[in-house]
Amino acid sequence: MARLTRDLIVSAAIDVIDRHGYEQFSVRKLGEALDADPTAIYRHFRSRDELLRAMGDRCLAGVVDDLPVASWRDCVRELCVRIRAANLAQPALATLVRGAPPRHDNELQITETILARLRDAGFGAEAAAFAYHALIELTIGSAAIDSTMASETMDGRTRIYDEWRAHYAELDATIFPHSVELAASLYPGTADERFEHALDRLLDG
Amino acid sequence: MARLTRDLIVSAAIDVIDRHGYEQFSVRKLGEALDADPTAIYRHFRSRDELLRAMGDRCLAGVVDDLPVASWRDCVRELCVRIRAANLAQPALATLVRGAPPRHDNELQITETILARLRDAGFGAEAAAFAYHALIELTIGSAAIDSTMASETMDGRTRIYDEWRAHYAELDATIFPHSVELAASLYPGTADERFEHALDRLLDG
DNA sequence: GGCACTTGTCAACGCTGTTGACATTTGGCG
DNA sequence: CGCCAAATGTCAACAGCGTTGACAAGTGCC
Repeated sequence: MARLTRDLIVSAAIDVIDRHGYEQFSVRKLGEALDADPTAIYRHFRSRDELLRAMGDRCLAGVVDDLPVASWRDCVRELCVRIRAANLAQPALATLVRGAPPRHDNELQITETILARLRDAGFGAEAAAFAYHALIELTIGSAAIDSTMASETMDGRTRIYDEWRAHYAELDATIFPHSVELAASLYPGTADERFEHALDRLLDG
Repeated sequence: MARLTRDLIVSAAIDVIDRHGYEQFSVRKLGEALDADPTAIYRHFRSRDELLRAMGDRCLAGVVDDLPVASWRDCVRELCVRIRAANLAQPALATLVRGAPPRHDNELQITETILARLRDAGFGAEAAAFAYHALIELTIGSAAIDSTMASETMDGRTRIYDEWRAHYAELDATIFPHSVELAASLYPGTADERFEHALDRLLDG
């Protein structure tokens, strides 16, 4: 028999999420996508949670490959952008991986790469450690905030952003004068651009 | 009638989470805690999601009170520190709040306050919007990362950090040279200090 | 062939969020 | 007061969920 394997299931599961969104994901839908009985999945994963963790691991693969050999700043910047992208690809799964006790290989490689570039750039031990934590926190934070929008299409995002700006613009100007005034300026550009802007300011500091 | 109000429901719901954990929370359990029919909640909240968001906003109550009237930088800094502390106090609910843009009372006041201080400091419309997003992303990100540790005691945290440092120190030095070298420097000080350091560097930028 | 083992299938359990119909209480108004 | 409308509470029910246990079908090995 052996039609199903862990890798096959993980691929199909990520495919389901990509197509129908994370909230729509369920073991039953996954079974349908695999054209197999939903409970067959439990022959390969102890629980839905274990499957989700495996999906999270899959998403982190390849983040440190082929980084530009340019300046330390460009390299670290690119790495942070990729980490955020990987987190955004599967937001709920990324949080699961982050909380897991055993630190995974990909995570270790990311840490090593960032530290190496910072040290090469002349950062001292303390300074490199602080900079590393600051970069990771901003990166993960940006991903966490933007994760809700990640499942939307491009048109859907701009539409939602427009709704938010409209909502801000319609607030009581006597209570929220600055929010009303700056409503049109909020959520400027894409979320990616906002993150990279923040990242640049942090790298400035 | 009117036994139930939004505030009453939110309080009871947070109480349920505090006592039994976030995963155990359900509309039916909440109804039981309120000694009322679970579906009565739907007379006050359109959906479970709306209730959860209201619970998240409740946790942010009072963060803008009595802010120092010092420089814009100190004021914004203090506000970010408080937001992070509020998020860490209820790690489960923090996940819900960070997903959506601020549309609730407390969230709106936070946004307004930050924008006001930035504008007073001479930031242009675009610059203020970008700075606002950068600050929030770092703050929420730090809270997201540290939330797993928030439930630990002070001793427990230092012990876990020590374990992590030991784990890094025992890595293969040929593969992770910088991680091994900087193992003792990682996770410097408390999580609060790390966040405030990052915040200062971002404010520098 | 026969046996052990893995894997797929099916029905079922208890749980979930949510809805619509119905009953009850409340508040305003003559 | 009585009356009506709105708001709120109650109940049964729906569709869906993750998961389990019993059973069937296929696979590899002696």
